[in-house]
Order: sequence, then structure tokens, then C-alpha cells
Amino acid sequence: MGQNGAGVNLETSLGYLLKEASNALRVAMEEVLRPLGMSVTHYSCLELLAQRPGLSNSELARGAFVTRQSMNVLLQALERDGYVTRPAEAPIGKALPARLTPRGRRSLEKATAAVRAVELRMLAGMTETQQSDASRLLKSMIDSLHSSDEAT
Amino acid sequence: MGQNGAGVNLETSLGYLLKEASNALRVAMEEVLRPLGMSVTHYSCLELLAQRPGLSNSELARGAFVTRQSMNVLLQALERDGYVTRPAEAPIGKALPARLTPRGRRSLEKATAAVRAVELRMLAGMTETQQSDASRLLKSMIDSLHSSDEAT
DNA sequence: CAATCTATGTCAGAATACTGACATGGGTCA
DNA sequence: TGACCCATGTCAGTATTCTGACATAGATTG
Repeated sequence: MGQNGAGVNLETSLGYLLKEASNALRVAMEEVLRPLGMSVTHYSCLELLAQRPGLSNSELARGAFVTRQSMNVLLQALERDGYVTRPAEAPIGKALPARLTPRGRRSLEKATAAVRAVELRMLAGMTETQQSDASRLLKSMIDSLHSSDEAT
Repeated sequence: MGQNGAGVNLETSLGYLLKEASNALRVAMEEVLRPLGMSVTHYSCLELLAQRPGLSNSELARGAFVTRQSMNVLLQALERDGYVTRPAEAPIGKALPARLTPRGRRSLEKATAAVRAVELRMLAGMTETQQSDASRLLKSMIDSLHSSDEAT
């Protein structure tokens, strides 16, 4: 049915290809994170905190591409389970800087290794030049998409 | 807080960049589809049917990167509202070939134009050569990620 | 031919993310 | 200074998607 493989227009669409690649990456990440009892958003939050300690809930949300409400639910769970700590009062404004606990750092280790392996697998067959080409092209697309949002 | 812009490692990760680009595209599509009362999955389903009439529920699900259960919910709503038709009985197997109604085709028109405009905006600033480069690189990543799934 | 395997459609419940709303802290500016 | 605007944290309800499960149709295989 639907003679699959007969690309009509979707195969030539960079937008569709982008979604396909992103989906393949997400599926691959879920696959390796599931045995560790971790979702992609869960991992993203921990990785962000490892690389930029003190990020606030809203900043983590933007970094993980979810709403701050969703991230808040996750952060509260992570705090309750001892992976993350936040001060009771904000040092400035209302933003509460979050930090990984030793336990959080420990739980992140295996996940980071697993995700790095996935990324390496994705990059297999690409030269360093091609990788930086891809990086530049993706950044161009991101910039173009963002530029007209501001023009409100 | 978190001195944004100080890329530590995420900015150099192609995986993160891929997710960022895909997210920017999704947000931009939601923006133009919302006035039309259409979600991205909703649009994807209609566009797939326009380009490949007769696709089954499961095939549409794979094409839109959701589960067949999710697509089934959507398809039932689309059928109820007269955008899509499916035969009462499967001509072969259990797969029910879906087709757009004239109403479905009509509702897709504006959406297609809007989405095409978004994609053109995304591609602004890229030469044709760069676009085919991007296409090739994305396909390489997709292939690499899929290849080891089969090795189960 | 019978058993097994794979793919499909569908129902039900759980998990996840989102929209809406409110109060608060801080910066802007007239 | 006071009014306004923006960002943040958080609560509540809604929506969407996913996981689990079951029955069925066709293909495969012994």
C-alpha cells in the first residue's frame, strides 16, 4: 500500500529531512536512556546543569526545548529524589539557581557516555569538514527561522 | 544567571544543534498553522495523504513520526469531520487506505502555502549547493542512526 | 496443512507536555 | 517616585502522545 519509497515531494524537503533526522536521534537516545530510567528531557536537564551550574528553571526549559511549567514538574521530582538542589530563596529576582548533587552527577555519567556513543554513531561516515559544514548549515537555518519571530 | 551565550559543549554538539533546528522549525510551523486551526501532526497527515493517496493509518503514523495509536485518534477525528474517508472494509489485510475528501484538500491548500513559506524562510541565505549538501548530510545521519537498530 | 511470525486497527489507561492564570521581583522611563 | 513592562516560579486543568493489550489478516516455514 502506498508504494513506499516512491518519494514524491517529502524526500526532497529539507524540512521533512530535518524532522526525520531529529526523530531518529530522539528514538536512538530514548533507546539507550530507557535502561537507565531516564527520559530525553530528564537527561537534557542534568546535562545542562553539569555544563552550566546555576541555571534557573526557565533557562533549563529553554535549553531543553520545553515550557518552564514542564521543566518545573521535572525539577521538583529531581529535587525530591536528591539529584538536584535549589536554594529556598532566590539570591536575586525570583530565579532559583539549580545545581547537581553528587548523586545527580553520578547518575549523569552513564547517560552522558551512552548519548555520546549515539552521537558518534550518527556522525560515523562524516569527515570533520562535513561535520563543521553541517553545523554551519544548521545554524543558518536556526537563525533564519528566528529572525522573523522578532519582527513582530 | 548562567551567563547565556557562553557555549560550553552544547553549542559544538551536532545532536543539540539538530534538535534546536528541528524545534525552531516546529515552532515556526505551529505559528502559521495555529490560525488555520491545525497542528503539525494534523498538517503532516493531510500532506502525506495529498502526496500519497491511499496510505494506511500505520503508514501515516510512520510518516508523521508518531505512533499508530496517536495517528488513529487523529484520523478518526478527521474522518468524523469530513476531511478524510476510509472504506468500511479493508480491500486487503487489515489496512484501510485513507483518502482526502474535497473538503480535506481545500483545507490543506492554505496550510501547504503557509508551511512552504516557512521552509523558504528557513532556506533563505543558503545556496542551492548548500541545500543539497545539507540534504546529503542529514540523510547520512539518518542512515547511520538506523543502521544499528536493525542489528538487534 | 498447521504453527508461527509479522503487521495492522483499535480500545483503555498512564505519562508527558502544554495553555491559562496568578503573584512577585526587577528594570525602564516619563 | 510611580506606573508600566517583562521575566520568573508555581498551581491547576487540558490536550496530546505514548505504552500495554487484544483480536485479526496475511506471509512464512516446518
